[in-house]
Amino acid sequence: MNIREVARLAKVSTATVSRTINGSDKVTPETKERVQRAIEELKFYPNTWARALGSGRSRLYGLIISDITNPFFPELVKSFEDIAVQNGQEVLVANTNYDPARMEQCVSRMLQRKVDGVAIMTSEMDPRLITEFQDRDIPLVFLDTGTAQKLTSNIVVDYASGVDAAVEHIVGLGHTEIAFISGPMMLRSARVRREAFVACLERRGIGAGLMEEGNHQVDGGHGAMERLLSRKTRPTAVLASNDMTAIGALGAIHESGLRVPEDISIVGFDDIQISAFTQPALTTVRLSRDEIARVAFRALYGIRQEGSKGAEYGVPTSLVLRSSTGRVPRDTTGKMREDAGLVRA
Amino acid sequence: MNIREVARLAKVSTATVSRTINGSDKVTPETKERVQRAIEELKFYPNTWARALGSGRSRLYGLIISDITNPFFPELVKSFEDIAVQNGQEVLVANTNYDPARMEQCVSRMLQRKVDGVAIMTSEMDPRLITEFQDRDIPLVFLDTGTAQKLTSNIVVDYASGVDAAVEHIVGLGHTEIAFISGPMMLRSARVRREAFVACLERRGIGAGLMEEGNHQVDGGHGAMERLLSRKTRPTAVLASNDMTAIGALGAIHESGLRVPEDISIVGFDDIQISAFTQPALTTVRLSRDEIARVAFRALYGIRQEGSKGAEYGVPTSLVLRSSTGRVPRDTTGKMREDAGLVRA
DNA sequence: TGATTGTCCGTAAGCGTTTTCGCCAAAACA
DNA sequence: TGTTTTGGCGAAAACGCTTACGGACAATCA
Repeated sequence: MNIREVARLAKVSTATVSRTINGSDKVTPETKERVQRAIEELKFYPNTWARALGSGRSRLYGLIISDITNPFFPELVKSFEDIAVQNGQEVLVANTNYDPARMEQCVSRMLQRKVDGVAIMTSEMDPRLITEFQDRDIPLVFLDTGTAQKLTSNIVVDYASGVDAAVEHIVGLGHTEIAFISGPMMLRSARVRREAFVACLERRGIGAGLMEEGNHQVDGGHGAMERLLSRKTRPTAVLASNDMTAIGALGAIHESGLRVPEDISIVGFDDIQISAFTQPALTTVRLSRDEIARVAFRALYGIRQEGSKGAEYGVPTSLVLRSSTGRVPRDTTGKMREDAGLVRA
Repeated sequence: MNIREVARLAKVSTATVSRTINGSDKVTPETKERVQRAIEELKFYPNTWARALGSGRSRLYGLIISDITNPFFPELVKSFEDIAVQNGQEVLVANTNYDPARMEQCVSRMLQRKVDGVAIMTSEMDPRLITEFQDRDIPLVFLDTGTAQKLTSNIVVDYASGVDAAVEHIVGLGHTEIAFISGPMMLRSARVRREAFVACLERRGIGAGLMEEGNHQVDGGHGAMERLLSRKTRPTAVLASNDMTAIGALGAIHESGLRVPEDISIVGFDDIQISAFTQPALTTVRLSRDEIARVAFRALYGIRQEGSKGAEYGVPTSLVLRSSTGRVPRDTTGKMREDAGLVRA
């Protein structure tokens, strides 16, 4: 079943069939109609590869992420796919599993599939691989890591305003002992979030906050929170570098016999789906994956379509208030902790 | 950059280049070596579509799921991709968003991309669309919905044994008032799970359990649990049709002032990632997505590779014990509920 | 030594599209 | 009526690969 059979049935040339499929050029409505009927009658689906071979465009866009299993990504993937499909394009998703070797493999796969553009949403990225794309004039877009050039764009998330809103909220509730559980410091996005927090406290003249390092996973948040709880001065509010970390912290607090938000307030970051369903529901800084996906696709597709250039795109963050934050407890010393422990025992 | 340039540099014919790329046939090690060097020197990446056009095989497999945002799927996608890539194949993921129209679109996309096989992991599926694949001799594999035929396989999950293990566990803890929150009854998998539960109780001579219908989402579980709590005879243990439902139930119980597992035990189904991190961690029936993905890919790839036939594949379920289940409370009447409420008030 | 076999490799014909020309007929003009 | 313009369409050459076929050559056999 190919374009020739359609042409034969419609009594036109293959060129005309191709033209009506591509909706382009000048084809008489009647001819177009005739061809359409033939296509439907034969249940003809044009072979995308052959189309790509002929036209030099694959209508395929690569989306490289660290790990689809990380709750941050599914929404991103979904939104990206949605908008791509809306524009008649396809998406090739690839997981690097945080592994540089896999990343190299992903790049190779993209190159072989001759994608029309790649969105790179991982933190780790060998610059050598980037040039591999750029040498072939393949548009790129990065999330927070990269710089706008000819055909490559960069999305910069406004972490600062989100962190600022969170701190303002916390401070407004009377908290002064505020801690931060960061992500792994080797990640740029983790560093940026942390720096935003430090800068924010400084700006407000609040002493440097307590710091612990997590790993952007639940277990890291759990461990970091345990360390925070064992300090002489316990924080009354904790900001986490992402929601997974916050969930881990929630668990650690729960196990220690303290309550959220009565004893300690928690703020997350990202607003992943489950954050609305934890006990208590997590107050968090929302980073719209939908927005990121939209911008990323536009950056890639627009370059091809409208011949635009690589650019920087900002995406905002916003505070989502739920139940994990509350007024600072009157007694903020370690004493209360013992009480709480006794109550449970 | 194409195979011809490689051939020129290596001073061989394009056929020889093709042969060494495909690792096949008889090519002298020296020639092969020479070609390899040329490929690396030119950073040549063979054009997959042209390969597909020439060979009639795309090395692409479709994976149709309902919604990547549903926590059940990401692991499935990841495992499927992993094993596909290990075998030198690619995966095209498509979301139907539970929408028949989108499903039709997905099918069309798969057909245009000339995938070598499709794994259909959605519940809703128009039989008319299935034949679209079968007419073109494209291997198919279904999850729990479908029947083995020429080139189409079916994976059947052993829900019964999982439910059985859960009920045995619960009964072993002394519970006799056991409720079940089902999924939407229009879903086959939801019906099967429910039937397994009913049959299991019957087999054990325990009276028909309390039933509520959820929607496999958190809010459905929440609502269903509220209804269960307002009954005259409150259950002491609740099985949920999936983990999302169980998480909703957890929330509702928490809000009512009761505790899990002291007052009510909860068992989920699926063992999605977050279930290990809820408060308390969820006892649940594990359904290995990894296993499903592995079997599904084999079913598709094996048919092509070893010329096998469509078949039925079973995958087991197993009980994961965590903290949401405990011994039946001594006083199981509504009285305790008031107490608990008072304590909280 | 001539015939036979087998190995390695090149030639060239596809695969299913797109797209550049250029042709033809009809419309517009003189 | 003859000439130019135009719009719709067909012929055919790509696109980059795979693969059937066959040729050249060396090794083996009678």
